Amino acid sequence: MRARRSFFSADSPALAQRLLGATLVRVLEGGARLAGTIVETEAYLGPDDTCAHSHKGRRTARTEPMFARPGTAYVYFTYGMHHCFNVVAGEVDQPVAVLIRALEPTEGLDRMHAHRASGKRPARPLRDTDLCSGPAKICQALAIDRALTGIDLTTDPRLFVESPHPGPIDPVNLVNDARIGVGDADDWARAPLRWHIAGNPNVSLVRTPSCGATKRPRANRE
DNA sequence: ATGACGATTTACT
DNA sequence: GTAAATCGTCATA
Repeated sequence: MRARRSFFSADSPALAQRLLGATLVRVLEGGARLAGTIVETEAYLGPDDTCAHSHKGRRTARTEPMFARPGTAYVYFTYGMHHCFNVVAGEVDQPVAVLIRALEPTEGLDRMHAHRASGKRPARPLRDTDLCSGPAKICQALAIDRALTGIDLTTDPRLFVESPHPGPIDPVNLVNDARIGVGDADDWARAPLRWHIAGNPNVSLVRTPSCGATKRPRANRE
């Protein structure tokens, strides 16, 4: 069932956990449906959060969607070549969001392979678990770019969320650790605001308990 | 107008 | 492990 406003109306850590096990659906022009189960998320907390685009309340053309209603899409372009997709949480004028970091692909895998391979030299075929194992990979596989930033995920036919089915993931099956790619400069950067489904092979990175180093998931290598 | 820098991915030593 | 790719965004002037 398509998630409605109330599903998104929560603080970002709560929504980050609630989104795990839900399905992200992208409908292309022409009607092709691409989808995957959300298996990894990160919460960004607004003006106080030094790692958030909305740090210090920064409100610009790029971050404007973060200030909109919960259930709004926030898509940004970075490193000159990648897009990342967020789901806006909280309430209007509260710039908090959840970064979708990894999916387990479930529908339209052929199309995802084509999107991920386009514009590259003939490399060996990607494994399904590498299709959406990172925030920019998701956007490439599902053809999500800035044209979709600011849209309402509760009504837009092109992109939406289906509630976790059969139900929310049991918290005991979630791993909670520090966000990726934000450095470790302060307590915000080290805060445990990332969640993923334990043992899922589609997750972007895993941290080894002993040294805290990040590595590709075991099932992703070889 | 200019310059520094990414909520990343990939390939290569 | 390290480095390159590549350009929109934002702060500074």
